[in-house]
Amino acid sequence: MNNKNNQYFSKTLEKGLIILDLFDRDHQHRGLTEISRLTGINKTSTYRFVNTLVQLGYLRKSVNDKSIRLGPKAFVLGHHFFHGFDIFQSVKPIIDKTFFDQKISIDSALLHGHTLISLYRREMPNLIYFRLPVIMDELYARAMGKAVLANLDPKELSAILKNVHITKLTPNTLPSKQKIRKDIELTRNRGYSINNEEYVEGLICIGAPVTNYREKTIVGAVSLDFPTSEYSLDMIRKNYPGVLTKLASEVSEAVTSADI
Amino acid sequence: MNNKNNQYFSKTLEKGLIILDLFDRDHQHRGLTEISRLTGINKTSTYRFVNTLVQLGYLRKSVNDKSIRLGPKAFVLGHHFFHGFDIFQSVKPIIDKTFFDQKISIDSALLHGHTLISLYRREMPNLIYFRLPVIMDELYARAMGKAVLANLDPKELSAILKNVHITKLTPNTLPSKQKIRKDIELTRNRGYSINNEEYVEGLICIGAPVTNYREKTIVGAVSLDFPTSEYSLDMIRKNYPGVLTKLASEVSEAVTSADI
DNA sequence: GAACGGTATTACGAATATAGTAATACTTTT
DNA sequence: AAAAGTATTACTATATTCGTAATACCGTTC
Repeated sequence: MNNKNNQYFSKTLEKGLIILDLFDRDHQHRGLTEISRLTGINKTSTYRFVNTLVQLGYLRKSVNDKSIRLGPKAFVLGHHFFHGFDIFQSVKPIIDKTFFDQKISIDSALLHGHTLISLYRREMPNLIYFRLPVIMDELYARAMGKAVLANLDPKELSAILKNVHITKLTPNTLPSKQKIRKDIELTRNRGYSINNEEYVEGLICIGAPVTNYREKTIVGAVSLDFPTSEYSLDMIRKNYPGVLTKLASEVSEAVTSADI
Repeated sequence: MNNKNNQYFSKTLEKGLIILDLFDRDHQHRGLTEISRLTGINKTSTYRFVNTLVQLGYLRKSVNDKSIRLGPKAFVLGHHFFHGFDIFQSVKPIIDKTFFDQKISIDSALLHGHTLISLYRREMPNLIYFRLPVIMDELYARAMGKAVLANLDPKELSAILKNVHITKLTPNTLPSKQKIRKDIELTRNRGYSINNEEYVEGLICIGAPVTNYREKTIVGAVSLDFPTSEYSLDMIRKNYPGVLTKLASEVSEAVTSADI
């Protein structure tokens, strides 16, 4: 918080970005008052920022109802951010290769603060469909999340667990912090994490952390995802941990040299 | 310009976005001085903005050489902008359908100021590969560009042509403004535009404008793209104008109701 | 068609964030 | 070890933003 109060932090820019951040697939248009309310920015300032963003083409305003949507410039920026993200560029080919070699679904994510950010994903056609969120809070319910948690240092782990609010996503979702801690213990000993239909029914995943070798910090995770219709947990445990750890170490190499 | 000087325009936000806009596939990292020079923002302010963007996670700074790259938050924003852009969402299924029905490569773009912004594209495997730019200035050398130019009102057309700097991309690229005007005339009479290997060798495209029916303005274009190895101009002219104009009118419907 | 409730937009003085110069710290090169 | 480059910090005048409040606009209801 201290950081944000100093002279070398631009509150104005922060507010503008908070406004842009309100728009996504589930919120394709919003009103001015709504934006003001959601961001806590007063109406005049909201008006100024929205006006600015509209003039620059990042947002556009309906002539009829004045509702606000993303503009073409935002679309361009989206493209650029996607293709200009070096970590994505260096991790993608590794995952593609493993995908073609092994013919299994693969997911990857970056740790940012206390959330996982979806990085790149390849899916086999057999995988049940579920719309993956870009930002993931429920670390405790996913293979990648548990892989990260199990390898964080105890202080950080406690900090995350303290703020956790458990949502029972499936019958198998770990129901308490105690169970989560126990599972994390198991994960640590096992060397990789297991998500046995805890996030979506019909889906078993195993996950491993991605490490910045130079800084010795956990920066993300990868997972292999299997439909229960074709794979059993036993099969997976017998055949895939090797693939997973190899993938994790290759990705770790890549992000280490990307200077994450 | 007047607009940008009033009280309801935030110069600070504009500058922050100009900085973010410097990062793309071809510019994955930049230095502070470089950013300051490119944007014309003085070094202290550049420092403040970059610092802000780093703290918010939109940029990240290498510990070693202090070089600046996109951060995870930018990647998320990219995702959101891409999937939250309603025009993309409404145009995509139309193009997908035509693609499956006709088995030909299709491209679409939005007009923003004097440039075309790549919206959505489907390619047949037979198409020669060329990396498409997200932003396109060379309207005169592409089917979509000429389709737009031919349907703009004369004043706007002249404004665009005045600033045009012709680059001879292939032997067939229209070499002068006079030839461009003549071709635009032909395009208008014909009802659709033809790009006969003027942009890339081996590629013939036909294009038609996308119109906002309510506002009666040109808002973009669509094109059908054919490799010369399998299609001749004659074949294309005989068989595909109908497909093209149908597609264009469907897309126009969609963007009209999207209230572009 | 007047009044109402909601939203967006404008006006303006007070509050404060930013600009810009210049000095310092830190790196890399020679 | 000096030089040339880059990044970071200090400091105050100035321009920008804040925030209240007034006004305009739009659609709905009575």
